[in-house]
Amino acid sequence: MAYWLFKTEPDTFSIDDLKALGSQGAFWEGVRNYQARNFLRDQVKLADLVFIYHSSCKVPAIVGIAKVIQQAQPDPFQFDIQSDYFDAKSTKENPRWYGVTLEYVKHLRPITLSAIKANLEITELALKKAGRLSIMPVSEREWHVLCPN
DNA sequence: GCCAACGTTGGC
DNA sequence: GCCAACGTTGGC
Repeated sequence: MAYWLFKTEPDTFSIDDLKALGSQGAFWEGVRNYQARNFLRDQVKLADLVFIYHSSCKVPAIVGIAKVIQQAQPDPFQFDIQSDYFDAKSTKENPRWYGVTLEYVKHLRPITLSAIKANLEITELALKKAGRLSIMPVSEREWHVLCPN
């Protein structure tokens, strides 16, 4: 089992929105970055655990945990000409973009970006560098540093 | 709202 | 295939 961190803008889709969907979970659509896509398509597996991180908001922070309940599927919005996520270069035979489905697990007391940056135990997490990656791996060790239970 | 960092696009 | 221009992300 692997660990991940997914970013979301809470004004668009927050952990509370995820919680409200209950056991049906939420399809994580709209990832349009190749590195993030590769993680989603190739490495994110059923039952992996995911930190939900709120970005572009007052206090950027890890706010809770979700789990993967369905592995990668083509993101249907890439075929929807009405959607902001439409991609004219993607075909059904060879889709470019994928998403997974997440189910809410629990809230955490927010682990703020400033606390993560200040934590000397955290050295690998891509969030620490000024990266803009929206899906990133978290090592098992660093997961447990951030979330001791 | 500003702007630095970085990914993507497109001309050559 | 290089790289400048451009667009987007996301912290502050």
